[in-house]
Amino acid sequence: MAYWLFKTEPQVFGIDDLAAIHPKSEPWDGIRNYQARNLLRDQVAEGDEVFIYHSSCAQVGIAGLARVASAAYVDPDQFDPESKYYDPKAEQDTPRWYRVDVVYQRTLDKLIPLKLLKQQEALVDMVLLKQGRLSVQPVRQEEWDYILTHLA
DNA sequence: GCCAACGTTGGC
DNA sequence: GCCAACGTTGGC
Repeated sequence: MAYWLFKTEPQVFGIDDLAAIHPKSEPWDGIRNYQARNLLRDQVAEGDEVFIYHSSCAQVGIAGLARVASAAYVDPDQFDPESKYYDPKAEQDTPRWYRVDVVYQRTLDKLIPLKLLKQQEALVDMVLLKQGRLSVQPVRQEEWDYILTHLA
């Protein structure tokens, strides 16, 4: 079992939206970055645990927990000219983009701010702090445990 | 294959 | 809204 951090803009779809549809799962769509795509397609597995991270908003940080509810599958939006995620270069037999489904697990009592994460000596190697722009990123077991034990 | 131009992400 | 980081595109 592995741990991940998924970014989302809460004004578009945040932890509250995920909670509202629980116990239904939500397709985590719109991943259009190759590094994130490769992680999704090749490494994210059903049952993995996920930090839901709110970005581009007033309160930036880890807002809650979710669980991966499906292995990666082809994101149909890439073939839909009406979709904002349409990719004219994607072919049916050689899809470019994938997505997984996630299901709500819980909302943290208090969002863990990015600022607080940055202050932790134990977290200096977190992908989030080293490579800010990746929208699907691995979290090491010890980072996961540290965050939930000391910061949540 | 290099690299400049350009576009996007995302914190502030 | 600004700007740094960085991914992608396209000319050569």
